[in-house]
Amino acid sequence: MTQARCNYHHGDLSNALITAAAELIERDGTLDFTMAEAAAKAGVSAAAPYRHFASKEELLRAVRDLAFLGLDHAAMETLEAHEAGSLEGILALGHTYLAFAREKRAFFSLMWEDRGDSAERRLEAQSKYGGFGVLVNMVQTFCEKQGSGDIDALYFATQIWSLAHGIATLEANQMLDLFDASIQPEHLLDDGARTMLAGILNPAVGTTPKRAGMQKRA
Amino acid sequence: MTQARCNYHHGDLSNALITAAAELIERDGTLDFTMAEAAAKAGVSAAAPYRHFASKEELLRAVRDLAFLGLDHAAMETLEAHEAGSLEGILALGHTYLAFAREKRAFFSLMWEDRGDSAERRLEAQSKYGGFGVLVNMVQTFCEKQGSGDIDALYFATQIWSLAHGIATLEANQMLDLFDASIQPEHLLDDGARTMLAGILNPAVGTTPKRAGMQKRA
DNA sequence: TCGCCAATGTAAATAATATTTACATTGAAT
DNA sequence: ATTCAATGTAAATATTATTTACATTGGCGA
Repeated sequence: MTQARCNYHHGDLSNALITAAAELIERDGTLDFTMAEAAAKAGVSAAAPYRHFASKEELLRAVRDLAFLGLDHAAMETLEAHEAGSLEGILALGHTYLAFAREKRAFFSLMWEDRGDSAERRLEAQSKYGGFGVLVNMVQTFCEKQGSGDIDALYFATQIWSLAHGIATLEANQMLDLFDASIQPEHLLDDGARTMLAGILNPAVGTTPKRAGMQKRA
Repeated sequence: MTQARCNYHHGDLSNALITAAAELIERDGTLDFTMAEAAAKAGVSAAAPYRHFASKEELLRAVRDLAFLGLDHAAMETLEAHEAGSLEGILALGHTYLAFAREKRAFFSLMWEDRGDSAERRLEAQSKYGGFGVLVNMVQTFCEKQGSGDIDALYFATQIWSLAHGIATLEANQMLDLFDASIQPEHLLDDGARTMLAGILNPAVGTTPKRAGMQKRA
């Protein structure tokens, strides 16, 4: 059932192909492996993949889902390694994000490239993305601990995620050190996240006009 | 000289191809035009492009440069439309960035996709990217006006750019409204930028340990 | 148990493109 | 006027994705 001893019928080709593709991407650092390569790596003919994926695009979408799982996993690990709702934990989660982007470059960009998938496909993938939920919880707990439990953690987590994402992307494009080679991505993120969190707990006066939407919604 | 009346020699094929490619990208919203299409649009044979670009990748790199110019241009316009060093101007620049990402989706992603170009090529492209410089100046002037002229504007501009970039990217991937459809990209950015700027002028106490690198370098 | 079938594989086309090759044209400098 | 380097063209090539027509097989109902 698991591993057929005779060949012809592979038994789990779909997953084998996803894995093969992921390995080729990892090896080459690009997405331009060929279907034939992936098939060969899984031990089948070049046409076989099409019994499981309508196109290379679809295989790539499956690999992307795997990448999201990987990021989720890293987030969970980070979560468990730190005290709930600690500033330290939030920053560590950011570092995990930057490290993932750096170490799994090709996968990270695959995750955010436009693969023209259907709205349903996207929704499904998104609903599985738990990494962001981890951040939301951390921010929520952080605020509660600081006595500001009525803050809209989802909103601020989104802001912090955006910052982390931007830093990761710009770093990948060597744009962060455009005019200053000494800028450190993690420092930039730590610093920004701290400022944001401080801003939440202690809304700035003077410089800040309207601040609608900062409080938790009903 | 500009427009040869006889054909055969086009006169300015290189640019014509870049324009043709840009138009095809604009029209289809994707990068998968064919070299033959672009060539036809420029009125030449399918092989002609290779006298000017070694590969489709290289043509795409040229289009990317054009996209950067477009963003620069938008930034300049925004700069001129607002008072120097005003908070309003900084926020408007952010809106320009988000609008560009939204309206020139395909170009925006082309700008940040890995096209595997050489370090020199990238340096050259980067050095031309003036949009970021506009932001740096705005932040610098803003700080001076607020009496904090010794702040490292480059550092904080990078932080704000990162935030804007992350928001733009996540929005393009429909990730911003993952759990809350009411989140508005521009609001998120305005809010974050305000918090950051407030944080600069009035460094938070209590929540913020080490803050190395926040002051202007010597 | 036997025979059928849907699922899954295979080898051999197809098709779409990028890219190369061998040859043509042309404007400009000598 | 001649020649050459640059620039074009048409006709290969090469590489892949994808399809087609046929093969194998495991499981399921009779």
